[in-house]
Amino acid sequence: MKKRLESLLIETLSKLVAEAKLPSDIPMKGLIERCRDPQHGDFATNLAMTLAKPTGMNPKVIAELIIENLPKDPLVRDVHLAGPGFINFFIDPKAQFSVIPDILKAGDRFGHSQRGQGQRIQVEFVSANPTGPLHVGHGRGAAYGAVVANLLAAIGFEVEREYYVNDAGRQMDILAASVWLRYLETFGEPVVFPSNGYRGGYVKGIAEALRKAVGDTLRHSAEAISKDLPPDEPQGGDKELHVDALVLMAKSCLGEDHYRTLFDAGLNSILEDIREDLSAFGVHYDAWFSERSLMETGAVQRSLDRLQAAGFLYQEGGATWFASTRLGDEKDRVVVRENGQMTYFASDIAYHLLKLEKGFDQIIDVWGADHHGYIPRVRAAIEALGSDQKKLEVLLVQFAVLYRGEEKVQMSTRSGEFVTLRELREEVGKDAARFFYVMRKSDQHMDFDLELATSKTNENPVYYVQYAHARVCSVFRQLDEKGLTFDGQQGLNELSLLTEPHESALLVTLSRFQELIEQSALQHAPHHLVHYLKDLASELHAYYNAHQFLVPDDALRNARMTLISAARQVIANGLRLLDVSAPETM
RNA sequence: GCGCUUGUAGCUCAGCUGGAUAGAGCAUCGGCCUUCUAAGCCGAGGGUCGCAGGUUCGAGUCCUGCCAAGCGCGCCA
Repeated sequence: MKKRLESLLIETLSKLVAEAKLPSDIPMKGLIERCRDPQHGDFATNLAMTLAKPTGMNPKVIAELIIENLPKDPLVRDVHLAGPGFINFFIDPKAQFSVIPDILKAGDRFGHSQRGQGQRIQVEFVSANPTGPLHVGHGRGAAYGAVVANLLAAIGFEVEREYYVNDAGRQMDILAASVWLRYLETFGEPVVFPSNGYRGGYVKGIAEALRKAVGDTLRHSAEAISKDLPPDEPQGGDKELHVDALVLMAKSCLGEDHYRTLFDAGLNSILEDIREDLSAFGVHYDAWFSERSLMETGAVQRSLDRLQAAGFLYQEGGATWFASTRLGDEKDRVVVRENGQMTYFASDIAYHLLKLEKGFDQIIDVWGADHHGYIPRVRAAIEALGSDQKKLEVLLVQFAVLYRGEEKVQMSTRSGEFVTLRELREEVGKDAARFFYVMRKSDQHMDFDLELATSKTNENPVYYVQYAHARVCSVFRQLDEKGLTFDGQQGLNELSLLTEPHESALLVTLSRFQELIEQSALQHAPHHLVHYLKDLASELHAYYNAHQFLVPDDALRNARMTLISAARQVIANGLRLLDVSAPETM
């Protein structure tokens, strides 16, 4: 309907321009908006006011000119000039009913569209280092990324979901060293654990599994290992130097093959855990991309060659630098260190080069908000590689702060005392976790109240929406008991009986769903969908309390049940996009 | 110090990218279950949209300056 009005307006404007009653350079999009207040009709345009300035005409005069020239449309009941120059449209009620057969016909696919026209988008999200289990901070990125991907797919984009596995680099080496020490402990070796190592209990589990798999082939004397290491922080040394030396010691003691065995034991175990965890959280990927493969296939070297050829690399202080300041970054960045090692950023340049080469129309990276300073250098890299940096969209997700009622839940990664995503899921359930994570604007700090998420009371928005769905299902189950029947065809024929304000409100809300999905998807803003579902549920609950559905009058009963059946479908569709269940009973 | 983000009801947050009288939930107070699930509904109170300017027919929304909070500013990842 919105589009229909828009085309009416465009037709009118074109005519007026052709007749030289209006200048030709006037905007022709985003003309129509929904009215908040029903007194103002169903739709409105502020066109006359926006034209007042460029034309130098009185907005009311322009509005009248437009109204006079507006073509007749059987679905437009009335057009008013109001306020300082708004043009209000009153839609024929018949037009509002048409959404019901649309919903029932499209079923699970209602709300989907072809807006994306099959354009390819890659959404990369979570991508947490496989050095430990996912924690609640990752959970928000997981829920957000998954829903954004669902939304984009629903409006006709071809979406690929990818996890970037940081299976190379210093942190992974530290994990390997940590596993090694725990492994040695199982033989009773007197190990002194580094203060910068991974202390989580899961490391011991990996070590025990490793011992079962390889026996004592990786065993060395703990005393011999620690003998020549620089002192750790508690001993007045530098914890970074200490742990780096430990990693080197592990590599030299074990040799390349054995070190790889150790390294992969940690990597594979944790990655497997992450996969399972995400899967249980309803998050599924099309691809798991290995950072290590970037080195092995020479992609990193190739991307550096590209930058070199484009004249963006230079040597200084023994390191190789990328001149990102020339493309808007704050300072130039090292890509190859003095010791010859590639930086993480070098891998990331290669990673983005490959993304671009895969031909995506758009690349979306979902990052923790603490990485925002990283955006300019990645954009600079894309630009330097000769691509359009507008193809990259970085979506930032703020961490959630956990509360248990009034009390903040303390978290510390170092000591391993963080709340894992798995624990959260076990405590509040997948549905509540998913719903709560995307309820707030993603780049906004949020408080996640565990007590609220678990409470089975009216305070809990998840249950509120699910309950609306279950209620409709329950009404349908009541038919038999009451000796009544439901005739869907008659319902569709008798929709004009739905004249109560509660019914009109529901119809308007249902007709908004399609554009709401588009808006949520294009703005990468799932919270709009959550708020919509709360609104829809609220209207359904209010309707339920105000009117009886299972009335003796066949025509009215069938019409009302057709309406609530459509509402149920829309709630179910919305919840499925969030990957929250739509229970039939509660 | 510089950069990014945020500041809306007692609390948690929306506010459809500049529109008409700023909304919701919770909390507080008052009502509704012999009738389709009370995990629900109806009503009341509650606001200098951080502060001060500016842009225009119109600003919570845009621009500037302050104030406050968070994050970032490695040859870490």
